Amino acid sequence: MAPINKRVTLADVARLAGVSKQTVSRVVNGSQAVTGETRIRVEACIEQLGFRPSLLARQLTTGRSFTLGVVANSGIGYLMSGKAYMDMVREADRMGFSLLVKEVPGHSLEEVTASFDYLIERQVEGVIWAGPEVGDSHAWLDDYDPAQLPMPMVVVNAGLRPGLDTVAFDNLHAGRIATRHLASLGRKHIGHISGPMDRWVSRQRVEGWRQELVALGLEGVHLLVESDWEAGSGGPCLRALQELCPQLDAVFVSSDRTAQGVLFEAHRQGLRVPEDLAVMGIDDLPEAQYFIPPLTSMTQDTPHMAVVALRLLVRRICKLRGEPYPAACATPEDPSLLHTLVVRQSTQGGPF
Amino acid sequence: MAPINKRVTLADVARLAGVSKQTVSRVVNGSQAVTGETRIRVEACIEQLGFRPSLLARQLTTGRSFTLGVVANSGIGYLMSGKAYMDMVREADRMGFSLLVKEVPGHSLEEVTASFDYLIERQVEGVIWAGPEVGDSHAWLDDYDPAQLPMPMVVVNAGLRPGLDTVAFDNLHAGRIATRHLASLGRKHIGHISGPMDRWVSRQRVEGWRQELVALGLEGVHLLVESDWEAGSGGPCLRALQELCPQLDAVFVSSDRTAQGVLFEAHRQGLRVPEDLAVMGIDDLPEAQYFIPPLTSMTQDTPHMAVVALRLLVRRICKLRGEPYPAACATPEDPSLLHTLVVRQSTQGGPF
DNA sequence: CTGAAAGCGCTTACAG
DNA sequence: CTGAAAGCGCTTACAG
Repeated sequence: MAPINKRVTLADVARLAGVSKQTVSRVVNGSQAVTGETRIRVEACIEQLGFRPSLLARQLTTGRSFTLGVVANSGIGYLMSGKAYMDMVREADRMGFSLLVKEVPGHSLEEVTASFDYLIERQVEGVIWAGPEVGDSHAWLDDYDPAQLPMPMVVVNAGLRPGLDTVAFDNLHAGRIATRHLASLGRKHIGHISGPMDRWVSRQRVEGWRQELVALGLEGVHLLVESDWEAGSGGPCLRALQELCPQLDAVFVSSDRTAQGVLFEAHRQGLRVPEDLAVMGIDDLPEAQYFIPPLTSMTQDTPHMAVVALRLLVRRICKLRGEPYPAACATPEDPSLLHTLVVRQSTQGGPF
Repeated sequence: MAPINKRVTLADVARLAGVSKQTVSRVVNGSQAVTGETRIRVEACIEQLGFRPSLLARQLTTGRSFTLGVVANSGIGYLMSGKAYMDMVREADRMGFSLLVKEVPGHSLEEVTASFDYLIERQVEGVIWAGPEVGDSHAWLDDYDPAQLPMPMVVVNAGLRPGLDTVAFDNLHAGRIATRHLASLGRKHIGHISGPMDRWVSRQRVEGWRQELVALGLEGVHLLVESDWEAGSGGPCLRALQELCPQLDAVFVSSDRTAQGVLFEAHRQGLRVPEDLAVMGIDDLPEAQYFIPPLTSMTQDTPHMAVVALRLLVRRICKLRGEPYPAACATPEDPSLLHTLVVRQSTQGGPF
């Protein structure tokens, strides 16, 4: 490796090879318009000098940064799980882009604007808005004309807004499927432990649960308690539901972690799961099948969501520039993603 | 926001304000050498035009990128957990740096070199090598003279190498603490379910367990089984240990997830934990206190490790340039991090 | 305090 | 196939 502070430039290579800078440039960029002989000589000099082109310089001249901005909240980086993040990095790499992550501390217009300034200064070619929709966190979007943004943007896991590209799970659908499953087991008093109610995701799931109860002619739309999505709230939430309805025989929990807390509390109370109480979650964590008893859940492939958003963004960028799509995002994908039910002993019963 | 493809430049502002480009530059960079009057006029023009300086151009002239490279493996991005990653992004931001993540698919010298080329092309000012040490994944480091690298580098959670900055947990110490805890409860047959044995982290913990057994005069250094760190291997590993030693009365498990699988298997077998079998893990996941029974574990603050590594790297960069350290990394920190024991019912017993 | 000149390391037309 | 010129959007000395 070259010693510090001795960047080798195109000019150095050109001098050594006895050619002009743009000939070297052509070799580096694999242009056809170079004699085999010249190419070989230049390549030898590149090797000898350990030349590596400065992408900064290239980016300045071409006007492209090949960088994408990912904006995430400070709070919960659910999307930024190790796997989801590495999947995005890998996929972006395949399509020739780097990822730049920006954390936005809050949701005031000033903070949002500051984040955009940060990304614009760094010339990102597109933005993925990956912060969860909390309260009015996405309100600023309603006032923004997306066409006025200096670059394309894709919003992840938030409510749909006209004219805005959004990739999200159909959480209302998830709520309906979960509730239908519990009802299909003959349960009559199906409570719901929601996520934080200032979350779009949580409200959608609540709405799905409610709609399905109504559709099935079941009572119990008042059997709703709010969790913080952590395991610790499982116990208190279960007890709250039991107070609302002593005959409670099923709980649809909005996260596997909280469901684990519910199972813990049920065990403490000496309740049999699922005989006395059926429990199900959402997320299908890898550990869910080792809960006691193994947890019925719904898979939610957030890494896939992230990658779909990324591909959509690159499509938008290419379209804008009139360029062909990279192979990785050649075919359009459905921006509405579905959860899949995974039935285990916590609702279905049986040995394990 | 400015419409697409209409980047406003310094020159535009200068023209509108009727001053030279470097005056605008001075205003943007907060140089003192500008009359209040001029400054105000220029600022108005900046506002009016929506000017945002191009960091690319600035970086090219100043020779600085204010970007740090983070290299991670494709396999397990343990360091890249949502929280660890966001903590790094935030801390880097505070010190004025952006983070660029590069995934290295394998560990051949070619792949490592390609990753460095990638980072050098993008002019990162320093590198955090964050891939876990697996097999000979870090062997290339032994042949590298760190002084020859074009930028400073900090290695995370790997074995120490002379002349190389490394920030890591003292996993040997963790193994000793865990084993001592189980022995202190009077357990005589303390098995260990290790992580994958090609991992440096795993081998260190095994060594700590072994050393402590010897120090305490306990038998059982053969009671060793290897897991894949997932919950699924808990059952098979426990059964394997039981075959090796029917009197097995304690297991030190190298991850909470696998420990959950062990608890699951113990429950299946009708074993009482901890009366028949004491179980403890490492990681202290937030859910560990809701395992049945609540799991004794050891905290391991990986986000903190990541941040310590980041600060050390920035120190190295500043030192190299003869610049003062940012406040965030002004005081040196210990690169050797310790786990903390958290005792719960899975070893100590009692109600929950 | 302010400006004209040169340059950072590339690439893009345009000639030969 | 190859090269001389101009420029990307800034900043760094150097003059006034």
